[in-house]
Amino acid sequence: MAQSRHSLKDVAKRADVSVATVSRYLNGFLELPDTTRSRIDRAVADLDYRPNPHARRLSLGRSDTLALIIPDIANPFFSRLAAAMEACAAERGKMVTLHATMNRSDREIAALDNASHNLVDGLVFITNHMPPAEVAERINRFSRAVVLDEDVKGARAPRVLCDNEQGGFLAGQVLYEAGHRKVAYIGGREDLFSTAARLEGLRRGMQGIAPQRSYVDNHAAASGRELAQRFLIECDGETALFVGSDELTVGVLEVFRAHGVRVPGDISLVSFDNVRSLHLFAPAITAVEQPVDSMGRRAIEMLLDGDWEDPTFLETTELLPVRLIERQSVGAPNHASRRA
Amino acid sequence: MAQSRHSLKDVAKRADVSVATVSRYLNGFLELPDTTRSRIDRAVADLDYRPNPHARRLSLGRSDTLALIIPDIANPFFSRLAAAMEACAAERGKMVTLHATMNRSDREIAALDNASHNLVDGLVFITNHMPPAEVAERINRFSRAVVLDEDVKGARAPRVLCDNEQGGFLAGQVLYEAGHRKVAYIGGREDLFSTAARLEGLRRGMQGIAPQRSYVDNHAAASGRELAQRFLIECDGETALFVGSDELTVGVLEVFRAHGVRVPGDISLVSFDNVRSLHLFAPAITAVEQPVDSMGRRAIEMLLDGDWEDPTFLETTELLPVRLIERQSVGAPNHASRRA
DNA sequence: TGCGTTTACTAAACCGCTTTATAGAACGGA
DNA sequence: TCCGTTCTATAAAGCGGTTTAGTAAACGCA
Repeated sequence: MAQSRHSLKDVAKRADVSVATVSRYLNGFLELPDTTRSRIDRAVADLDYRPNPHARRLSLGRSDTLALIIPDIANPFFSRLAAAMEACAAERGKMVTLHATMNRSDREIAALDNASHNLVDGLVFITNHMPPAEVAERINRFSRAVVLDEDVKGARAPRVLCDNEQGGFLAGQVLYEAGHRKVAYIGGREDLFSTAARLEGLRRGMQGIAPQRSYVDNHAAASGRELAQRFLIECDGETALFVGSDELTVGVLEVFRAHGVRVPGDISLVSFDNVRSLHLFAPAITAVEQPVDSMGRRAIEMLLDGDWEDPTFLETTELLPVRLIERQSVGAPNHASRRA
Repeated sequence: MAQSRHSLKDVAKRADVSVATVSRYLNGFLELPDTTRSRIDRAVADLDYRPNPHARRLSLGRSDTLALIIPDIANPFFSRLAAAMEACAAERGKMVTLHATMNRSDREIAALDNASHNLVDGLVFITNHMPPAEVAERINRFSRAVVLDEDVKGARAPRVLCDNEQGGFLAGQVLYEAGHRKVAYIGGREDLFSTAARLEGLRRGMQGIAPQRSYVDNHAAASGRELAQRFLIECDGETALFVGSDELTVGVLEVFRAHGVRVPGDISLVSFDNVRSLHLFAPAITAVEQPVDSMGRRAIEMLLDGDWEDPTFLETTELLPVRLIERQSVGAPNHASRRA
């Protein structure tokens, strides 16, 4: 950058003290008599001095930076998480770097290597698939890492998750009470912790009735479209659908609309996330709402304020509450439900 | 991080050469005979050596990092821009840091200072308000900065914008052709270049008829709600609304729905951006689509591949084409249109 | 006056890399 | 055989901070 930057040496010369004195004073490790102090203060002000962060980082071995590893920044759920994390980090004087992985293990590994390599002060890792052991192993190399939104097998890091079981339960309950007895689930892969929890909750909410299930590799509208097509073909009397994310719901609704499937007339639907403007959809979509902002904030707070000395801290799982937002996409079951 | 990191010195010792040799060889500034080269290669591999980026940056005076200064990461328009920029930057081996400003000048200044202070290799600056001269002055201190989405008065930096005039024109045209003669505009502040361009286009599309106008400080659903309330009170025969962003449209639709105003029955509406799932709204919303992904990519490409030696490059404005997505929110005017 | 203790401050090493200036060895030609 | 060129490297000075170990001067006190 074009601005003329002054170094510690310049300040020291101007204040007529040594660089060590200035450095220690500015960092609060040195008490100084008023005269000296004001000389330094003046010099700093006159020269508009700011320590060079690269030098500082080299010397201190840290970066004042947090790395956010995220499947897809364009996805509103993750972008809201990112926004919350950035805001929280900025309040504490930390910068954040962003790394999109599209849920691909190679990208996850590259991003993790990049982050550790850059000596970040902390890592927030989010994934939507079940990554291979190399990923967990790399996460474990960080002295401060938190896993957000989805547990990662083998990662020894505190977790911030939403209460997926409760989310599934609320969805199951509202469907069961509306009279549904056969429901289908579309969501993250079977091997994910969140999926297991949601399905378990759903079963509980449905008074023990287990759903038919299909799985996706990533939460994208395209996956929703694909599975909705399959659902319409393979549908065997299911009267309702529990969809694992708003993104998938978008895809599902597109296909339903194209095929004239009415919601909730033909099929009832409950979404998960409530980050899209579901209240303006036709029909307005009932959804389990994730506490996105607090999830993001908590992840950063744990990173910065957690007791990382305490080995049990790494075992922490923080489960944030979800709630059901009832709208118009759940109705009475239509047992004469059409096939495509 | 906990891993044992090896330094250049370790590699040099192991390969039995000097650090200078290793450094120059690894950076491609030194041809070496096979034997020496393979010794170094082995040492690098054995020690899993990777140069310490902090040291590298201190020495080189650069950061391999681009700063993205953005009003609001949670806003889908910006998050999609951010996603496109991150992807493009990652392809070229650059990291990105994220700074949300919420369109506040103080935050913009803080973020700019932070970025220049961190010696970023490049800056992408996005704002939605008319920032004070200090902001432009700070942008101009960067040797590489591009201004995205909205021009900034006084900034000497290449611009990547969508064709706002054409967007306004397309909106005006579709409304005029549907029979509308009195329309209102809700969007960014009057003093913004984009606003002027859109209004000019709108007027042209409406065959010279100028709209009634109201302005917002930021593109958020809350602003949309506020202005929609005002519109319903002050409405003086307007039969259609041109709304400057999907975020505002969300707020407008919420208020319309609450007041029983039908779209397009009572009021027709054209939105701008097309980044929300407007096709699933009730009704599906006609909108001018911004080429979000290419805008993001172009900004990064210009930053990294632009001819920054050439002073005229700083005057460049790249105008990316928009297109109209016709849906169901524009209908014939209802001249008996209700007041709230 | 002399000695121990603060007070006030500094020299110099270090973080890990880049890069300039330079040097020794080998080689080729006269 | 001697001299200029390559070729193959290297020593050392940065980059701009932090930090350890240490010193000179002033002070308190017997």
